[in-house]
Amino acid sequence: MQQQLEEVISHAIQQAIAAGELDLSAVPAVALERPKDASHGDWASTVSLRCAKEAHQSPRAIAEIIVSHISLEGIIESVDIAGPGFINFTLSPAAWQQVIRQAHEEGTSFGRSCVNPAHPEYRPRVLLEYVSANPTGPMHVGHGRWAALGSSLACVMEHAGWDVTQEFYINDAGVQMERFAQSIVVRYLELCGQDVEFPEDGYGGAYIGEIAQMIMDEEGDQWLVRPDDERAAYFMDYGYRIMLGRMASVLDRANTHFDSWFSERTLYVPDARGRNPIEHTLTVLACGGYLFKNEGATWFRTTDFGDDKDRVLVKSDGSYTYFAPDIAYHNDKFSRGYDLAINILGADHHGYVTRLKAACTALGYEGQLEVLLGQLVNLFRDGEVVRMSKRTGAMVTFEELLEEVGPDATRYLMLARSTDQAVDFDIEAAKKQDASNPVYYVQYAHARICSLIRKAPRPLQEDADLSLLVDPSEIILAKKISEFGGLITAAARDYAPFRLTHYAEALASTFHSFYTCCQVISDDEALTDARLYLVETTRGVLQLVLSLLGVSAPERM
RNA sequence: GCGCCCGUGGCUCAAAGGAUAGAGCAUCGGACUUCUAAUCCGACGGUUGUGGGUUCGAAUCCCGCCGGGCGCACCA
Repeated sequence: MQQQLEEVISHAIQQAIAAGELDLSAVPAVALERPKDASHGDWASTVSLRCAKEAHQSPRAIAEIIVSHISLEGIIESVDIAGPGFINFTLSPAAWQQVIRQAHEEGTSFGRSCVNPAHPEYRPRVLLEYVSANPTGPMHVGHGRWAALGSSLACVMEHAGWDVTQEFYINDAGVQMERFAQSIVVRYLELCGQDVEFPEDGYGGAYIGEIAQMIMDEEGDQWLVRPDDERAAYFMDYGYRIMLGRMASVLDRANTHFDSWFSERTLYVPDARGRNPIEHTLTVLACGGYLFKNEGATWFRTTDFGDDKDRVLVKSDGSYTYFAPDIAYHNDKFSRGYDLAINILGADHHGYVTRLKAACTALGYEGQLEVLLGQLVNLFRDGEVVRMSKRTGAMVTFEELLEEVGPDATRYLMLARSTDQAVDFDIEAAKKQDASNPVYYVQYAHARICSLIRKAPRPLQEDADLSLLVDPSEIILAKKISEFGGLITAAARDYAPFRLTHYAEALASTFHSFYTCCQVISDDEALTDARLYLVETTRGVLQLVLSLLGVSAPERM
């Protein structure tokens, strides 16, 4: 619909230029937008305001020239010039009927688009990496936000024409894994009745003790007398499997599903020539002249790329910093042929972004890494701050939050805010199943429609006469449905799935209004068919939006 | 000190540089003998933190302040 309008306008401008009425060297962008105020029509163009200077005429005069070349036909009902020079278009009822029919017929494909209109067949590949929580501890609620955001963004981008891969990077290679293993060992030894001191930098959470208990239950105290290194290796692997499995199941419950899990360990595995990917990546950087030695350490000159200081890759003791394998990991991502890599990180990692982008640029992938920084999640319970402390063990894990609040409300509330905005998540407020909780408002609209459809006197008539839908509340509902395509494009372009929550609420609201104004099932058979068609279409769009958000669409509430 | 993010009705948030800054919650007043009242309709509520600048036009872009969050490792 937008496209049709754009063509009409640019065609009119073209004619005006050809007729010598407009002094422009080229046809400018038509700058279509949807006016906030309904009295300004359905679409508005600001093109005459934008090109006034170049054309040396007043915006209103330009608008009048353009409008004189527009013929009223098809979906355009009327054109007006308003204010300083806006060109306002009002679409005909036929246009809205067309939208309703299209939305219904396209079903879950409604609103699909392509990334580049010039090449509609090409689906650029994007690797979306998110969560990537350490396997040494449970996920916190912040990870929950990235899980919701990442999986929803994946759906949205997929819908907007991207070929999306969702990946979880497992930090399973650093010294934290040894600390993790040692922590389990100590808890195990305690279970064996040994008096051992818990390591200062160990993991104090109760889950460590649980893992130790599981080993004890399965294998008894046989590990008491085994060699330290053998025991540590076994416990590390055992705990790792438990944590990873738990993580996957929690994410699954949160409706977050990864296509691949990338293990940091694989970056340490040598190839046929005895060199591992990290060494290989370091060589690439060295060949580019980006590395230097200082005081026994190998540095990456990230200041060449705007960083405020250079960064160590290989410490003076020969071990890698976290950064080194991470660069190798990103090199691996791009070597897999992705056009774009997106990382979702917490705002507490923003200092890391410059150097990571520097690395990608140095590796020859300038501009192909996009980092989404999400502000953090503050937990509350009845207005009281819940502190998240790993040390005291008093923190609320993502798993506990899901358990208490439920996946739908948790996901929805995590998604309902721009990533630039910190989320204040009140557990008690999230549990309320009333009007103050937007997720239920939207779901209720869906359930209400399902109830209507159950009560329908006969099945949906594909050829229902939609021209009977003339009530203002019906038109408003159709218009809201027509906004869906633009919403998807914008949400994908701005990496902003939170817009879907606003849309879902607006769509639910227009439906509820319509429901109050119009009796759907009545003695008028033709009108009933038309309204059921509208209602079923609305249901489909609601379900689609909710599925993109990863939230369920219940049939009864 | 430096860097990133945020300051919008009492509260939580919207608003590709566009027209009279919009929703929800809360408060107040209305609407169920009819398809789900987890709903609807209405009212109240604003100098967009502040001072400049850019232009036809600024909550939005630029600069300076004020206030809040986060980060500035040979940690991961």
